Amino acid sequence: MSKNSISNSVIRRLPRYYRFLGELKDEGYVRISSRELSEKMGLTASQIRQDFNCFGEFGQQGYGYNVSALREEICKILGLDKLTPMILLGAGNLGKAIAAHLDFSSKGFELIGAFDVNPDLIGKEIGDITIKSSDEIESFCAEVSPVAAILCIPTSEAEQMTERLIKCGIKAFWNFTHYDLRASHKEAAVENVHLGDSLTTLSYRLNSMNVNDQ
Amino acid sequence: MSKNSISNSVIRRLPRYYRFLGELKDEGYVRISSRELSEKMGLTASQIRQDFNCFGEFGQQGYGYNVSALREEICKILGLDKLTPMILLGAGNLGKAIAAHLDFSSKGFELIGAFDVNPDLIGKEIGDITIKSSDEIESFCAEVSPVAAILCIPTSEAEQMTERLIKCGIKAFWNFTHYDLRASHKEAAVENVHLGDSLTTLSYRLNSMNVNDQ
DNA sequence: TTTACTTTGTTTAAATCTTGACAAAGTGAA
DNA sequence: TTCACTTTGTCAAGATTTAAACAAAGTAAA
Repeated sequence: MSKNSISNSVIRRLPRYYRFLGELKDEGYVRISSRELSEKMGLTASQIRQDFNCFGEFGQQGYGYNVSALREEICKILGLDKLTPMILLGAGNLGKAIAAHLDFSSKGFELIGAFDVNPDLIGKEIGDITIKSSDEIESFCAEVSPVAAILCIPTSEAEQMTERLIKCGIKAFWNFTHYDLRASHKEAAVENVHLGDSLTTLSYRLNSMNVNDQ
Repeated sequence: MSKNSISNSVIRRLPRYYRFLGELKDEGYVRISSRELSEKMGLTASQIRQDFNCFGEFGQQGYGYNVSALREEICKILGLDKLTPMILLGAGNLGKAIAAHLDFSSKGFELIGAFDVNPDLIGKEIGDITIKSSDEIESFCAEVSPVAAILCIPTSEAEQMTERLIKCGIKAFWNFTHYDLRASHKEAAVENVHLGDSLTTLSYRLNSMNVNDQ
């Protein structure tokens, strides 16, 4: 159990720690100090020790951290030691690509269904999943009880779909639409992606860089 | 010119302001106060006034902000009033989907080229762009001078490709690989997406929600 | 064992970000 | 014009996040 509530800043850094520890393990590292890890990751050693200490005392003075043990701990903290069943809503370009591109099982999820309203897509396959009609969402959920959902539908349909999925028992949303899921629906976990905003941010950075010449 | 250096927190909020102001304009709003906008966006009015004030005094006491004028200002601040030529590296599932799914021109970019090493993809089309061999990157850049790049290649090739593109004059990277572009290459603007980390974060949120029952 | 060194966990300080408060400026109706 | 009201821009307090500092604990070699 966590010492206190974990800040958002720490949570955002955890997946990166997990990735780096995996790489270190593969490279044969058995132990690592916060100082050495800080150099590899471009953080301060102090921050790393603070972050790890949110969850308990995993290190040992004069020694550092055991790479495998620490990685296993973070794995459990992130909930990656179990597979949460997940469905995809909207199997267009982006939905299909995300379903095909990502390794869900290493991120704690298992993709078990995909839905779309487009008759041209229904019946087609993504990996080993057959795209179903959105009409079947309720019956599918009643039968298989997925817990998480990816939203790759048009923004205009996002609010309605969210309500519908919450009624079906969905507890986590990975949201690629522009609909703002954060304020509403506190009963569910939400992660917004907003690719458009991300690209817009790049535009700002590029242009302000040119102006200030730094 | 900016009053001072703009904090990252503010920059991250700007695209969302821009989106909301666009919607308000479409709905016929001529003016809006920070209080009313704060209610719509789920922020504090104070934060909104602070944020807008980073760039100059756009409001008027007793009146509020002119929706169109403010939107235009943010448009300029974000650099959306010009189109930066951009190329796509890696035209696999994800690259293709991103190229097809996003409206680049409203985010300050224009996609003018796509490259891949896979012979099966070379020659195929994404929208009105023909996928070229990665061998042609240098000659293409010499001729057309793109300024921004989307990285949808395998992580293992990201470092090398980045070096190569910087030599070709690329000044902005939208990075979908896990390669860590932030520390290196300060001469270029970088925006990392890291979809895997985003999904991992969702796993944490879902699981800690269940544990704490809140 | 002793000694010199390493490194954590934690405390304290600094920096950053967010919120509350309010004077100054403007609106709009009488 | 006057007056009651609205709303900004800004200052200062509060909260959060990051970094520095260091005692306590352990390592490792003699």
